[in-house]
Amino acid sequence: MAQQPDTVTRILDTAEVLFAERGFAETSLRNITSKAKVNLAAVNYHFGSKKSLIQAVFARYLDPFTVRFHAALDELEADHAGGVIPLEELLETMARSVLEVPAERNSLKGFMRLLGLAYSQAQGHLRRYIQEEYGSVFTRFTELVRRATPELPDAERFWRLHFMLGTVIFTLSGLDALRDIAEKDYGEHVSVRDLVRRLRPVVVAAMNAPLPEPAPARREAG
Amino acid sequence: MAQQPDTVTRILDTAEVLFAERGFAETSLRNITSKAKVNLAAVNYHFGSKKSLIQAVFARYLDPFTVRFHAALDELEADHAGGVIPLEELLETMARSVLEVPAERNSLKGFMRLLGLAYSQAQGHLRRYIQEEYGSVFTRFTELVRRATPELPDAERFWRLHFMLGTVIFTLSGLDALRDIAEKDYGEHVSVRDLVRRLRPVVVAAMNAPLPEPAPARREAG
DNA sequence: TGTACATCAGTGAACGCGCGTTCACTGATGTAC
DNA sequence: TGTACATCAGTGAACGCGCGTTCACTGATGTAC
Repeated sequence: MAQQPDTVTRILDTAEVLFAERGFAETSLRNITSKAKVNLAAVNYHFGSKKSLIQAVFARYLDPFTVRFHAALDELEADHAGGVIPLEELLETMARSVLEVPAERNSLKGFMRLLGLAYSQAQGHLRRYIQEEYGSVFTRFTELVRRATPELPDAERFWRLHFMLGTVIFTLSGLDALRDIAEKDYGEHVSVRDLVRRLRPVVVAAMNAPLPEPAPARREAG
Repeated sequence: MAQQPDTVTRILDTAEVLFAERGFAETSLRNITSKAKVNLAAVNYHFGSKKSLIQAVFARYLDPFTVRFHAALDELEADHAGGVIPLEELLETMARSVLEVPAERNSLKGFMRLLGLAYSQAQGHLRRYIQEEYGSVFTRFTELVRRATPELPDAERFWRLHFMLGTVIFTLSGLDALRDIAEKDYGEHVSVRDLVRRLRPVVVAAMNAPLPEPAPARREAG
């Protein structure tokens, strides 16, 4: 008969689902342990604290993501033999890496919700943890984007990347509500892959948009 | 001597700041009432519950916003005498209306944080409240956007508007953190008005991006 | 003008509850000699 | 092979705490006659 997964895995699986559904503060350890059919004290036994459990939920996605994304970027750089990698290919590679990891575990939507929560909930410890553990792969990515968009001033590129990050996280983390509306109003069921297809031209156009008009001078004219 | 604002106002002012800083669940009534120098029971006396207080904080922004935005759209429609209003003007008008309301109260950043929270925190009652009370002005706006972008399929327009909503809310609600990074790395101080200036061409380009490639057929070819 | 009553903002203390965490404990398995 | 001890996953019950809400109350102001 199918062996029940061990306590640590059951806690992580359940915490992931509940955090994604309701957020961190709104999910108690009692919610998690009762749904996971695990003793309340087991969370503190295995993870030490609720904070560490939250970080462990993220690590289970971000560790394999980082490995894959680095590997994909290695490959891409090898293909282009030191030359500039076009923006479209960089974005495509990132999208593919993000999609691959949770695909194994059938939980793309949950992963996206978690990413959204990581940004929006006031969990300072989580932002710090993610920055420290996984910051370097994003630094590598943004450097490649810099080479792909030499015409953009650095600050402009910084802001546009964050604009697009907002688009993606906001859309995918609020996916259920938006999907319900879209299905009711336009009669089409939208998968995450459909959304990525729709996002592609929008993100590319946004990154390639004309520069904004210069800021009005503060004091002196000319 | 300067009269102290009344209890209701002090509660709303303080709640607004604390909610924006930490979110709803992370802000207790004791936090609010002690900082506002008001009796703990006064919140339930004046507002009935914490939920109602949260809604009242939003109403204080959204009521005047709705009035202004309707008026601005009236004016815009009169100017174009029944003709189509260009997308740029619609976006400009919305941006102006959003910026005007909190400008009176010097709290644009807080308002933006609150909008971000309204979407991201699991406050179902709040989303329902906003939809019921303020849904009609957004319906009016999206209908005008529809006329301005006749070449976009309805579903595509729906998604792109939400993509851009995500950009704006994500950027402005995480503004403090992003601003710190931008200031450190690029040595420029960014005001909300600077951000709006940077957002303009990006949003326009995103809305006008080419249509995505058609979805791959599920089963039958052709 | 005076008195009785109603209304209302605000108060202080307590209520019951769910929270994250701790602690002494059990029982199974592994290791040393 | 047998015994003593160590390790470790897991448990049940309790801890103290902060939470939103309630309640009986005060004291000021307004209203009726």
